[in-house]
Amino acid sequence: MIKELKENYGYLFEDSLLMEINSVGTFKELPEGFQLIDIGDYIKSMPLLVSGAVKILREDDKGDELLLYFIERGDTCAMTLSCCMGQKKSEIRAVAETPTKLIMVPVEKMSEWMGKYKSWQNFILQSYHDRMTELLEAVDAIAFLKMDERLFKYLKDKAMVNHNEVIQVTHQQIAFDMHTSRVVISRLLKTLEIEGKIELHRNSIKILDL
Amino acid sequence: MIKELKENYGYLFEDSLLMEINSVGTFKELPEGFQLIDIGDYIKSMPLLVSGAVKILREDDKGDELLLYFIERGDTCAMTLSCCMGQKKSEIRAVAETPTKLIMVPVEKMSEWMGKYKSWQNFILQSYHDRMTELLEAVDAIAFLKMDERLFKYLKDKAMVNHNEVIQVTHQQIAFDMHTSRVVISRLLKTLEIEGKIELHRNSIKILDL
DNA sequence: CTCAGTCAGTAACATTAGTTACACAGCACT
DNA sequence: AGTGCTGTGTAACTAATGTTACTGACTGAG
Repeated sequence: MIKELKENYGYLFEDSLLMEINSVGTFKELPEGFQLIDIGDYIKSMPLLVSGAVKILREDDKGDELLLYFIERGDTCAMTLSCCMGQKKSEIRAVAETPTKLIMVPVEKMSEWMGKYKSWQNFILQSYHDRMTELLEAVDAIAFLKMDERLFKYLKDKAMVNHNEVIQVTHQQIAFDMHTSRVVISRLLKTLEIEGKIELHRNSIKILDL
Repeated sequence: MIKELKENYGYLFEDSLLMEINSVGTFKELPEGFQLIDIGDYIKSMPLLVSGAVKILREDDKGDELLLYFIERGDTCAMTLSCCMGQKKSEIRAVAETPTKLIMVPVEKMSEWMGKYKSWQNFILQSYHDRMTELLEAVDAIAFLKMDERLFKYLKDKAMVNHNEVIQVTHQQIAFDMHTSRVVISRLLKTLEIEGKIELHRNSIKILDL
């Protein structure tokens, strides 16, 4: 695990902190689609992403979902942080978007290291800021963009975290993530294809205009 | 200023921290409508609210606005925090919703106190969590609610921070905050009145069903 | 190959929200 | 009272999004 730590967090943390993480953290590999956190869960440990990507979703009472943003290598889940702190329930759901490797750190350590390591403190605050910024971007997309623009942004974001201009996804799955209906997505995708921005295939979409 | 501090933050911070805040902070009174922070501003000090309320707005490139949430007594602006840290520009606009009293603290202190006072650390993290939660609520409203529900929620929230079931506002102002058009708001307000949930007057609305 | 299940395309329609245009009411000022 | 400005009500229309219903194409299991 120490190898992964140095590679992904070596530039952020001093050796002593890396050693601490190494001694209390547990390394995990998640398959695609694995659900790390559900809404209402109490969080006992926080994830440090080593590789892969995790998507963060919001859900309302009626079970309608909405994709908020992705978390990647070098990130952590800020929601998790605050949830641990106050022993609060998670407000979001986290699902592995791709096969993902991460290190789980017990929450008690988070607070302890805050006082002990300046670099950890910066990491946590920076993480909060990044997540906040991504949330604002999500708000922008929902509030200011029309469906076709949102859809294209979604496709590009998804291609980005998958490091591949071809994404494996069905229209129905997109509809879930964007909280709309499959028919709407099919319609708009077809338009995007006619505009030459994407290529449609069964179970996959190629983004041309990345 | 020490009186305001003790009243509003005494239960949070130990005396030594209160004294520090007192010695480096400046007390300010803002009139309604005063703009504390604009998008793109570099932040040099962070606000601790003593009384009143501040509304936090998001704006896109085309100048379209959207109300995100309100900040009240005992709160601070988490966006400010993260902006100071990284010397980044503000992503949001902050405008006094009511006449507001607050204490401005230089940003260098924020970081210094993080290591020095556990209570300050908790306050900052709690603040991030609260703001995150409010942002999520805003997302919920935009993504999952229909206009009429969003409007009624807006009216109730506004009545709440104004401590008054009668709010002074024009249809046009609501339209700005909710990023829609005046005609749409007028139409929906009329429906809400017919449903017996509100009473419409020139320049003011009374919320009956609080 | 056949069958069942999943996935995608499309039409027709319903609903919601945004736009344009105009009438008129309330209020301040003269 | 007359003038002008701001705020509100409403109709008629357009545009965007959501819904229902049906078609056929593709795929994997047997």
